[in-house]
Amino acid sequence: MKENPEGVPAPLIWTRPAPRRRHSPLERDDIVRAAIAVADEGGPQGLTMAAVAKRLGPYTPMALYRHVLSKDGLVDLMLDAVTAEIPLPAAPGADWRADLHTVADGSWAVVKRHLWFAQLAPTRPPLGPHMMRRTEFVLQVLVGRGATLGEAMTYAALLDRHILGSAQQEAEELAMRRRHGIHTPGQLAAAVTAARELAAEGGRHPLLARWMEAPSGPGLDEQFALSLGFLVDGIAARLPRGGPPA
Amino acid sequence: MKENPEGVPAPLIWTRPAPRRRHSPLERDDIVRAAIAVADEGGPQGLTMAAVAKRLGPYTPMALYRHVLSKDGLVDLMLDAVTAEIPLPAAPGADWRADLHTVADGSWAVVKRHLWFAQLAPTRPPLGPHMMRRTEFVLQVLVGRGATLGEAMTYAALLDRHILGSAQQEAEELAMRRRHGIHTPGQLAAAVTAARELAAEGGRHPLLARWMEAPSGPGLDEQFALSLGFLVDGIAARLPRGGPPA
DNA sequence: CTCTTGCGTATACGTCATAAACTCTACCTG
DNA sequence: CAGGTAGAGTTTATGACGTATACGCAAGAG
Repeated sequence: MKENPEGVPAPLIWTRPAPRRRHSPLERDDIVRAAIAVADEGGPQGLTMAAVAKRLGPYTPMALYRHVLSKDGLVDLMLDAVTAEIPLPAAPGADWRADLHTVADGSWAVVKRHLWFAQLAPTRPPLGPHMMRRTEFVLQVLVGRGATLGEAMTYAALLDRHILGSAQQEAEELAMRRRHGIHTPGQLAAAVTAARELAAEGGRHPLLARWMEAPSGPGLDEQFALSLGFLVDGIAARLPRGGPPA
Repeated sequence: MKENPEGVPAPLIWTRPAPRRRHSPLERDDIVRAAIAVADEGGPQGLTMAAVAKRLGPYTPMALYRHVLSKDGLVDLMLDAVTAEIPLPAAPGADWRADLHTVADGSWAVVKRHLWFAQLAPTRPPLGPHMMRRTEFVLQVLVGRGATLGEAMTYAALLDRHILGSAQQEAEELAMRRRHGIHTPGQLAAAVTAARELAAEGGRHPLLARWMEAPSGPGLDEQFALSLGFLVDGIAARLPRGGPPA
């Protein structure tokens, strides 16, 4: 990610013509797949040009640049490839709530498989073809029920914030575990204990301390469904009654 | 941020005893203030030990380590310092919705002043004293209305996701502007046009293309208030009627 | 059979965080 | 007051990491 105090804007990979390729053993798709695997295992921290190259076999990091333009370009391709995994109906159906839930739940499932997504997505413009297709679908659903385009975009953004926010929370928990080394369960306990003591310190934060002592409440999946429901209910209340205007 | 494949967990600055200091011209608070100013101007990208040191005057980057332990430690201190800016009632009042709105709106206002907050917060554990105090307040409000501790924590997390998610969206827009150089408004227009053309390409995404052509809908502040309302309404529906159990 | 064209490599540079060793000085102790 | 000591800030060095550049090579086109 080049800083850009006064220069040329860093080119987006989407504005590049698709590379004219001969048979090459290395293909853009292979690279993106490998990069996704690397990030799945090592998180955004582990996502390194060198790591991706190594995973692909006997390649140097520089070989990747021929195919993905830059690391940001690679990330853009990864984000779009993951978005492509989200199942999407061909067209909006009769039940708009079901359509929204399909997209949201599908996104949530996919994003949970690739937790780095939530951490990288907010750093890049959402201009990949699959990302745009997904947004377009949500817009179709909402505009089809009578929302204005501006409202539909608002609701789409609000749902995405919720999805990515939830994933980020899960990602942070995983990162914390990784930070302390998954390898020594004793150290994880020690870290948790330290945090607990911080919270308990001085008797401030009694509720927080009690919760850290014995975390309770629904799991993240349930939390996700719960607030998704809140949001969809809220949207429903603003949609014109009885479907789209004639 | 050290990778930690098998070693000692990176120590948190909160577990460190407060440094016993003599008069030194350089104080932890000065450093944190300077770092916040640097990040306000340059975003997370611009937040560099060297940049902070330079802003402080005739100091070398290494001088900071004496006071803030590591860059992660500095970030933790920055996050907590910004959290301290959020106005918080001393105790929950009679109107729990108003209390939640106070915290949420106050957080939103503060976070908008420091957009990097939304990008850095999800990468660090929320264990600073002011962060914990803020969470404790929200828990008090909700438990005071009859929520279980687990429910209260769920709702608190859900509200925070919304706040940080909204801020991240605004941060991304700013970052995009920065990427293309604020300095040349022509280039911003060019970038927007490029994105527009991507969306319009091939007649897929007609709605998205139309929106990018002429963005409409409420501003982010209104969007924030809107979905905050959705969420608080949802919470209200789950709270036991008529206040806390006797 | 050359000539172009694109692929992978080798090398090098700039930016960053940060470890290690050093210096200086203010204060404390005997 | 001599001498030690514990910070404070500096210097220097190291190791990731992204990526610019220049090169050699092979495969298809004429």
